[in-house]
Amino acid sequence: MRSDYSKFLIKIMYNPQKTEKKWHKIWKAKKVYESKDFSTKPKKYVLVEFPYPSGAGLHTGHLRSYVASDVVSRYSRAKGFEVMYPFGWDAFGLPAENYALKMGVQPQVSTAKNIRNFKKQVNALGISFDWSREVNTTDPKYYKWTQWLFLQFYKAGLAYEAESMINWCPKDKTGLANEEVIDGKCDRCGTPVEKKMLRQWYLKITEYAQQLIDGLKDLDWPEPVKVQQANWIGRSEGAEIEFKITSEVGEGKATVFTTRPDTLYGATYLVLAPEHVLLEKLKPAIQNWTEVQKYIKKASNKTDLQRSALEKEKSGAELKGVYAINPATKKKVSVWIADYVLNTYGTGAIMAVPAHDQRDKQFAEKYELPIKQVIRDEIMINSGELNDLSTLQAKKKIIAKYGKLKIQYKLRDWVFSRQRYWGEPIPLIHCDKCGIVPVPEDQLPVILPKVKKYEPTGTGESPLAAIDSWVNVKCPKCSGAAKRETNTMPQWAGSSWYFLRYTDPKNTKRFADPENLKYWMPIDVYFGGMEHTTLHLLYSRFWNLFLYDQGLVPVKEPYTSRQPHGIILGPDGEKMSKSRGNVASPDQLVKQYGADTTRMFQMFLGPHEQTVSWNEEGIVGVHRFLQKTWAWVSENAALVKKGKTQDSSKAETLINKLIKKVTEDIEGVKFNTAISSFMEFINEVAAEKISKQSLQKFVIILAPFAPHLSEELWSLLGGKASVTLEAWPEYDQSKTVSATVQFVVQVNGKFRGNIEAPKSASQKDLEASAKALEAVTKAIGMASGEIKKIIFVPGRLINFVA
RNA sequence: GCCUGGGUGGUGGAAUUGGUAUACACGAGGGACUUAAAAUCCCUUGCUCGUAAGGGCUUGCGGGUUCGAUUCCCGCCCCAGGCACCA
Repeated sequence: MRSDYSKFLIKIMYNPQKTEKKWHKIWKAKKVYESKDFSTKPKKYVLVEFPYPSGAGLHTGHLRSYVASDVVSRYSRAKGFEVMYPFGWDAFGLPAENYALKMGVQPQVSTAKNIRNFKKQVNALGISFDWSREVNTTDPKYYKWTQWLFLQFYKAGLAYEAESMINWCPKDKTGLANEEVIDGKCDRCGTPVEKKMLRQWYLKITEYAQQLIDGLKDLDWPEPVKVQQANWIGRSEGAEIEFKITSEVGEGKATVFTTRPDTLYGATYLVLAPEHVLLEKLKPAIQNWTEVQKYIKKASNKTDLQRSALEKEKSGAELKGVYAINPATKKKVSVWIADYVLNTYGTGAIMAVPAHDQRDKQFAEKYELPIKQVIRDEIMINSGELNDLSTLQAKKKIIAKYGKLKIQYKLRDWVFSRQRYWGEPIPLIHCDKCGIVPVPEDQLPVILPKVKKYEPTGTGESPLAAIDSWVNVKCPKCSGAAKRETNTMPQWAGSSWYFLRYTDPKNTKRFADPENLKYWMPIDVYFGGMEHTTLHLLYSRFWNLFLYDQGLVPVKEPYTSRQPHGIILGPDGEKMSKSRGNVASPDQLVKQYGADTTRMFQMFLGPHEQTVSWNEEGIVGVHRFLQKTWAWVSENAALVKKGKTQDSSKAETLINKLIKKVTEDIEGVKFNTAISSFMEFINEVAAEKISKQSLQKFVIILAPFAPHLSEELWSLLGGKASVTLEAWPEYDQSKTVSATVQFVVQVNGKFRGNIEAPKSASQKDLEASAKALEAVTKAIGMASGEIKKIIFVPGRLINFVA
């Protein structure tokens, strides 16, 4: 029998808008979400990526990880942890500056406004952030320490200046890191990236390539994320082999990198990258220099995108008059330049083995170069002393005799300067006499000057270079005339260490007190997007590793576990973007249905880590559930008040089952099924008698998902203060299953009926009654007619094989 | 091309170590209440043959193992994300 909610609902419809505001005030006044340093409780550091406060405000992508991390935070508090769940603003960078330019205001102004709006939206959702630890990367009190940390890199020799070809976005008019180039295009605006020779600051992330790979091993991260990051770092083991270069004019040498030293006997020509430094030296020996020069020029004009265009035909030019000696065969081979060899990887030179490499083969076929097979069925042939060896043995032998072992990484050093206004000034001073001089610590922060005009110049110079009064300073060392570094840091700077600042956000003496760091680090669970795997997640691990080596942080790895959320697609199944016009904002939903419904619907969409399409049609289902919940609890709260009530045995099973399921699902980040279980519970418990204790338990476990409604229900049940402060209920395992179960009866593995019996029933107990089922006798008759075998699974099924 | 995920009703998605496939929710259809609508409540809802009783089929496709396969094995196809002339 079902209880009829309809009359009841009309009387006391739950009004989320009113209730939610009320609780926001109470939470704030009672500081229920503020975390204490050095609490005696075990700590839990729950982190969600802090946002760039965009003008468009909160979107559903944010919602996904904010709500998920909020559930985990609330759950963890109830589980007895001292939970730190902080928030802040990653407000420097290109998007913020471009937005300000578009609005025709100062970035300081638009950023402050956007933050206010964002904060309002986040609070409207009832996310339990600890605002006492709020950080803002554009606050001088914060970026003082970003600059200080940069100087530690500089002093350790890990920040260096170099003039080289870098990725340049012609639209944003700034250099970009390798990680910011996606498909040959600017990560921010999608403009094809060009190459430009520029003086730039670099951070030596390559120094940590191996440690960054090694550190992944013990992390509790999803395997695909680890794999993706490891692939980006791109370790490969191989050998460097030296080739002698000869010509009529003179001799030289070229070193190649190969992962297949075993194929050395098959190396029938050599290829250099068009930018290879050796070319200048070889110039006098090259008989067709004009032709070669033409090719070099052509190659340099190509963008990365053009150069690596899919199935592009190979091209190159022979260096006539120049030869290399294959160290194994001692034979003269021709030397070429070709843009399929990259100057930035390995030594910028390869030995070409066309018989065993697809690219070399294409090239050899085009230019009619010799192709020599040296391996058949994994065994060496045509290879002199290597013949009949396995490829592995051959590799070892070649390395020992002709080369040396070499580990190569795809990772490049991090281009760390930007030619834009809205970023942390790099705290260095250029002095003609003393060279580069760090700004003394007591003069930090180097404040970003307020200026009217901050458009990018496009010349490769930062807009700051035009501010004479700011640029010209005295050298801290010799007091002579000197100039400030005018480039700013990339937007990834502030986010590379913000998680450390949260542990001690107001410290003016240090970036964070060692004791605070020791208490809170590492982060126990980190929520965020998949798109940061090879950006923020890599950069911040690098910073933390470096700081660990400097003795400044207590742990090597900052993020113990990582929970990436799936991408949210628009209702059209396309990736959400402003240009497609399919971006959803939660504001309207909060207004119409309330925060609790919006939060729960978001989680109900599908598994947290999976890509989901944002389709608002289903939201009414969650809304109905919460209304039913309201009606059910308040109806029973009234009964409870009148006198003592007991759980019916079914209700007792249901509540224990629910606590178990919800606990396990939160631990497993499976919110969608947790919510399904709540719905099932409400559907099934409606007609049952329920005790006050069970009602309270129910409200406590609902609170992480629907905190506002739960608070209201909690007071209705006579609870004091906040449901947030209540301990997570335990469940009784023995009461999570009912006494009898439905046994499945099968014939030849096919379902034929059910028998209800005690869970502990034996085969003997069931056999006769199962056999007696009409469907069973019939099915046995249709088969062989006799029972050959009986399979019995305790508590589950009985299967007759006929 | 390489590396990851993933393919289950009209839709989003469930399913313990191999044990009733399609939980939960949306949508749709029918009904109740209402002057009416909204809201709410009840029933039906994988496909298919059949008036019905009842039967057959079904987790991308094709095989295999098993009493029994969405789950394990082999071979394909398709979709999404990442990388991409990385030697």
